[in-house]
Amino acid sequence: MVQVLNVGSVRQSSARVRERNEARRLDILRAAARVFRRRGIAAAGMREIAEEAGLSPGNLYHYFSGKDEILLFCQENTLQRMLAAVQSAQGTAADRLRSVLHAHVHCMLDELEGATAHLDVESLPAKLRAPMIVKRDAYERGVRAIVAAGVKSREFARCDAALVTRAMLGAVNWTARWYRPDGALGADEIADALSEYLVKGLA
Amino acid sequence: MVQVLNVGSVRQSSARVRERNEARRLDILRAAARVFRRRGIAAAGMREIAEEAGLSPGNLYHYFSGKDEILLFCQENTLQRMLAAVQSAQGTAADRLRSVLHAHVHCMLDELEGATAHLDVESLPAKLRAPMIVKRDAYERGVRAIVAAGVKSREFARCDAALVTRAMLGAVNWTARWYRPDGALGADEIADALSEYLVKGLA
Amino acid sequence: MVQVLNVGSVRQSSARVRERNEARRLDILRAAARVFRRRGIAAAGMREIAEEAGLSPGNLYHYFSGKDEILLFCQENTLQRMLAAVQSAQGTAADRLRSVLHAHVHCMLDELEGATAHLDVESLPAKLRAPMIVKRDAYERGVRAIVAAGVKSREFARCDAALVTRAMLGAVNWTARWYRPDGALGADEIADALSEYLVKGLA
Amino acid sequence: MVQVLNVGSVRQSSARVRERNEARRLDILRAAARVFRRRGIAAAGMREIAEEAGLSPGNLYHYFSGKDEILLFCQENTLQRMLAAVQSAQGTAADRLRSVLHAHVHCMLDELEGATAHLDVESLPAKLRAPMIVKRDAYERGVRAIVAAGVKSREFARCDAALVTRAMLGAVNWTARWYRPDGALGADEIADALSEYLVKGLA
DNA sequence: TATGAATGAGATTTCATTCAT
DNA sequence: TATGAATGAAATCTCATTCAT
Repeated sequence: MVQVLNVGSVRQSSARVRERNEARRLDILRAAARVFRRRGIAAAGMREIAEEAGLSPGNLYHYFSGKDEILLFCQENTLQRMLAAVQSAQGTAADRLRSVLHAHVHCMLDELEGATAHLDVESLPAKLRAPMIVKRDAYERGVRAIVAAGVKSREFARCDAALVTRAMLGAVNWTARWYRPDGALGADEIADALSEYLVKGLA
Repeated sequence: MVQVLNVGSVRQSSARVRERNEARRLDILRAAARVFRRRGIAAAGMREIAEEAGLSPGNLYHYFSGKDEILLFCQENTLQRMLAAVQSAQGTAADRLRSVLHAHVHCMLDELEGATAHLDVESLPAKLRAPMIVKRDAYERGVRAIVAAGVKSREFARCDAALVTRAMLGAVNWTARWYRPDGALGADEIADALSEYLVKGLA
Repeated sequence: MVQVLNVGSVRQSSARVRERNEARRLDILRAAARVFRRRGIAAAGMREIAEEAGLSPGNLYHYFSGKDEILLFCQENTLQRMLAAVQSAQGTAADRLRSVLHAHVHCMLDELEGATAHLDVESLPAKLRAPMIVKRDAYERGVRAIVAAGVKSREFARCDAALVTRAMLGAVNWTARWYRPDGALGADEIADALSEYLVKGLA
Repeated sequence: MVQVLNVGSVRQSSARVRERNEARRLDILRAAARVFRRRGIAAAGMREIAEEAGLSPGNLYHYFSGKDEILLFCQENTLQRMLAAVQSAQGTAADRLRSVLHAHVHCMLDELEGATAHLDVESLPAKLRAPMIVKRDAYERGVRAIVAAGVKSREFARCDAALVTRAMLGAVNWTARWYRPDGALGADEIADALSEYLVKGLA
């Protein structure tokens, strides 16, 4: 009976707790992204991530089972958004492509601060890698499909869709390496100019 | 055998020794590049490099003063070749650009087997980093100059030369991530198709 | 419910509370014993004990001051019962010995599920260890006294009572290592057969 | 050619090296056994093992891939000897049994200094555990076969061979817990008295 | 030259325990 | 009572580098 009476408050409290917990996980995620960006994946230490997130190294393990899980979370998060961009793109092939590349650049540079970590599937342990590769390939296939559709409809010139897709992705991914938040160009301008240039090469 | 034959001449022997030494350094360099590619820079261990090069860990230190020097050697080597390609390019801006990008792709994929390590200036210790950044920037400026020249001469459409340059470099650098020596496309085909596409976007 | 009913009487309530507290302590004890058995003493974590007992890690510390106290409680509990068995044994030396060994096996295999933890005095911190060693030795002396009495009365053959006692204790303690609750033999059968065999060797 | 000429000396040197290496491994083994005995398996730290063996913690990993491998080596070593004792035992069932138990006690108390670690298969990680269980069971079956043979030939009284075997093994294994090198009884006396007593219970 | 041994610093991770709520 | 968060110490293990031979 006592237990029954308490269930309500326990549940409620744990709902709030879960909420805060999830928020903390996202904080850590962002902190990790910053460190990944500064140091590269392998050189990013848990110590440094913890410090960046403002908690003790040991306490990280309250939120993530380890470095791998943090990395996985980063990558899933990012790819999820990119996949969404592919699915929601509309208009001509050129329109869709520009929109996808635009979103991609924003993904790289905005919240996650341009950590290539988010695409570095090779850094995951074998067990977590496979499902991420599936997602990554799905994304790449999605972009490629737009290119191929444009070629088929004569909107684009004939080309090797797979290779061109990779060239475009390379160009947008590389932004993470040279973008500086305090630089001359903002993320949006970069996204505009890049998607313009990359799509133009298909004409 | 070698030692026996050379016993009489210290000078000759030491010349051969130096020669062999230099050859060994290049072997190690290539071995290191393979490991960098497999594991990423930070995760590449001296032990693994040594094994890949066929010598003992301790012995590595007879040829290089440490990991940093290996990395520096890799990067200098690569950038040197890329700079040479910029300087020796001839013809219209489009020609020169295609030729530079072509060479760049070969640099990435041929001997050094596409280790992005060779561009990862951030991984160098502060002391060695500065001069490399100078060289890297010199290369980037060289490519940008070609783009700018093409724009000025109306050969290319008006564009942000710096940004487009970075897009192109991103596209070619990224090849290292997806190229597979046993894949459908060889380095040369990739180089052709990529430089074609990337230059076309400037028209 | 309980709380509601008791609101009026602080004394009654606190009596119940104490009662419930003690019951909880025993629950935790049993949970700890299961974990000790699964993992061994040193490898048993407070987290796991807490989970097994159905409460949060922090909450364990309301019932016990720490791991050591849990361990101490386990051992005292067990030895207390074994000592009681020695004191209440009656009949010939053989009868008494069988009865003690029988009880010992039940102690090992019944409620505490055969955790050798309960005999592992070495795992206690120095401060708690001494008094436990005294008790443990008292128990051993008690068993040895029965053996010695049997020898003296010619009921048993001449032998090194101390060594034989240890052999017997070893045999019964070891049951904890191989006993499986779902195995062919129940605790009672094991207790019968073992005490039979071990006493026979004294004839 | 050079390499060919050197092969001989390289091989020779590495033979000596391997020899020394193996000797070191055995030293470490014994050191580990002492620590296991002092602290129990789980509480035995690599630090302490290293210190006991007289080398730095990191250097342990030159000889063993980790704690698990040390433990495995200990157990294999011990069981190998025990199995040998079973196979070389001769005479009546009673003779063979005494000889096996005698050897077992020596195994426990002599060189390995009575670390029960050597029988604690549960402490191995799952992957290494299975093959050890096979060996351990082979040993137990070997002892049981002797008991069963004695029963069949009427040399021993009818009994549950499996259970009696375990009782005997418990008695001898337990010696590791109470034996003190500076105690009144030496390993040999203990071995004599124990095997005598344990076999007598089968008459 | 070349090797295996050795080391010390530091990485990730675990865990008993404490604390604020 | 009860909880999740937090911590500091320690554990295992890795690794670049040095050293004796």
